[in-house]
Amino acid sequence: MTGQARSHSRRVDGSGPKPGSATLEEHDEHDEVSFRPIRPVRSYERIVEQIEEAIVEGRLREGDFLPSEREMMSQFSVSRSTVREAMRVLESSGLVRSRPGNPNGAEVLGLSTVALRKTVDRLVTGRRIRLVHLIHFRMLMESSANMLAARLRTSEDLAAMKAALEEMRVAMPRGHEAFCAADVRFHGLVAQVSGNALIQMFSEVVHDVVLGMISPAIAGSQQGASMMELSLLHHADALEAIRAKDAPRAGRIARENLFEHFGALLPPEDCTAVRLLLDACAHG
Amino acid sequence: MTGQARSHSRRVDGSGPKPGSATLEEHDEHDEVSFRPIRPVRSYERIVEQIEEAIVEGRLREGDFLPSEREMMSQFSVSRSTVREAMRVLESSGLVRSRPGNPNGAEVLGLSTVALRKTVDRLVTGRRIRLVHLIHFRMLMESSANMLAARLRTSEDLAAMKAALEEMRVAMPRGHEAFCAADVRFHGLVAQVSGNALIQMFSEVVHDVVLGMISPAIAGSQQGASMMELSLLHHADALEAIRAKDAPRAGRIARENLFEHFGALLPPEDCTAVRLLLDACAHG
DNA sequence: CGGTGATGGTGGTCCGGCCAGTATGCTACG
DNA sequence: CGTAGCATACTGGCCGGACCACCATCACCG
Repeated sequence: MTGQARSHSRRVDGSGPKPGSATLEEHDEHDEVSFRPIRPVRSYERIVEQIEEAIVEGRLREGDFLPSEREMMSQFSVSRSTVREAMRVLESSGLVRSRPGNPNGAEVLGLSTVALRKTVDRLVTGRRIRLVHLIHFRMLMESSANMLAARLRTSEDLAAMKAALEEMRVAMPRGHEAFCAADVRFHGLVAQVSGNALIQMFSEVVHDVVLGMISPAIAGSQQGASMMELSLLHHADALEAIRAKDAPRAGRIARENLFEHFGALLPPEDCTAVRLLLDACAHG
Repeated sequence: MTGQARSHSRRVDGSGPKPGSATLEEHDEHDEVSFRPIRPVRSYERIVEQIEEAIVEGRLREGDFLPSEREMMSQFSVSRSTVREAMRVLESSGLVRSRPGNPNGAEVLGLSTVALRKTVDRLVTGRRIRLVHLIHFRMLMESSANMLAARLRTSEDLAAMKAALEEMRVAMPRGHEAFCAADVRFHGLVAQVSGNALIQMFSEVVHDVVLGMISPAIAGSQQGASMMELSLLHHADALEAIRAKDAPRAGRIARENLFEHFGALLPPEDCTAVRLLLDACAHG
């Protein structure tokens, strides 16, 4: 029966020309039918598809457990190797985590951004993205998030953001790392209030990557304390703008604060480039 | 450095006091040493790390070929299953592609955005991101890209962009799909001229996702032709602003064009939300 | 009653094997 | 002499079985 399944899956991709999107063009027999290259369908991929679909559609939720590999191998009627390859893919996407010895099977983690994070990390270590680019991007994300938050915030949101700011304050004496963690939470909250999950996601990832980039430079330096003080003031400013529902100001504060915070870490030419961007935004 | 970054983000939730940045706190021996949870290192992961590092650092370039699985299994001194699991992970990140029967081994594809694309796709099909969010994001990306391109473009860049626009024109009679492909290329070029790889990447991915979302709605409708005409005019506008090095105008045009293009596809309340954003940008 | 060991199941890894596919070179035919 | 066709020697995809370290559970024992 495995043989059947295999030969079947081979035939799937042998499909003919696609008449679907041909409404605009004549079907002249002299015209090329524009075949597209076929990619063999591997059976582990179909397993990935099924499980991924179940997670995305919510049939499998965070905290649920997948069947054990040995049971899946009978449910999917494939070998364990194939199941395992599917698990590796799912795990590398952050959808699932499997621990050895766990009698429950692999745990479902839900949608995550670890793959996204890895992609950006690779680009950074590959020198294709420099700090300016990340800062510029954060300016776009956070100023937008702030503007949206200023428009959309409820009083509960405001209370939560105040609490997050307070957390940053109390985290300050616990060191730079704890402070950064609270900082990430604060921005995450603002992004969440903004209502745009895309901005929230990208913002968080890039924020994280930036911290990973500069933390070695910051760790040893003594400027940590004053920087945290300054950062706290900036965040309070932004929060005040959001409270007052002053969207333009909230956006501008986000950009200026980022510039003040990271300007010193940028090479001079990058610094001026970012400044140009700031001006451009002001006149956009 | 990925390792650094990862362990950094681990510590965030581990929450204990960090001796690393402990210039502010005493190192009391009664203090907890804040052990971190152990994650077993699986051998396939170390293979992934090695190959990934080689690709990121450029020792393996696009078009190169990895050794065959049977040879890797002796080089890494692991079994073939382990090698294969590593290959599955690398393949799901888009770093590598392996075809059955290829005597050269797996092909190196270089850094790619397929993982990113998949992540966003999942969020879209999981209803966590709606069309507004994508459009909003595209406004941010493309207006920024246009502004930067307007400042940084060389005359060669300008010529290339003109050529890309011309390609869109000639692709128009070949149907909506071909036109969209040329459209993506045009925007990709602008993003490339902007010099920010992060914007380029995210912009391209989201553009792609948007096309995937609306193409079923567009395919059948007959408004394709007029929309393409309009789109062509808009792109010509943007290009003219970039030619004139008028950054603010280039940015504004990008936002307005997106609004005009997709406004009709948005639910009314989302439409007004985006309009608010447009105004906010104008006064930011 | 609380610790403790056996136990059954789990994931991680290995092995050896079969199959379908492909690139290459050789052969046989035109 | 050139080319079409075939054999070959690889490749990756998949299988089934096996071993191990690990973990949760629970019956057993002090």
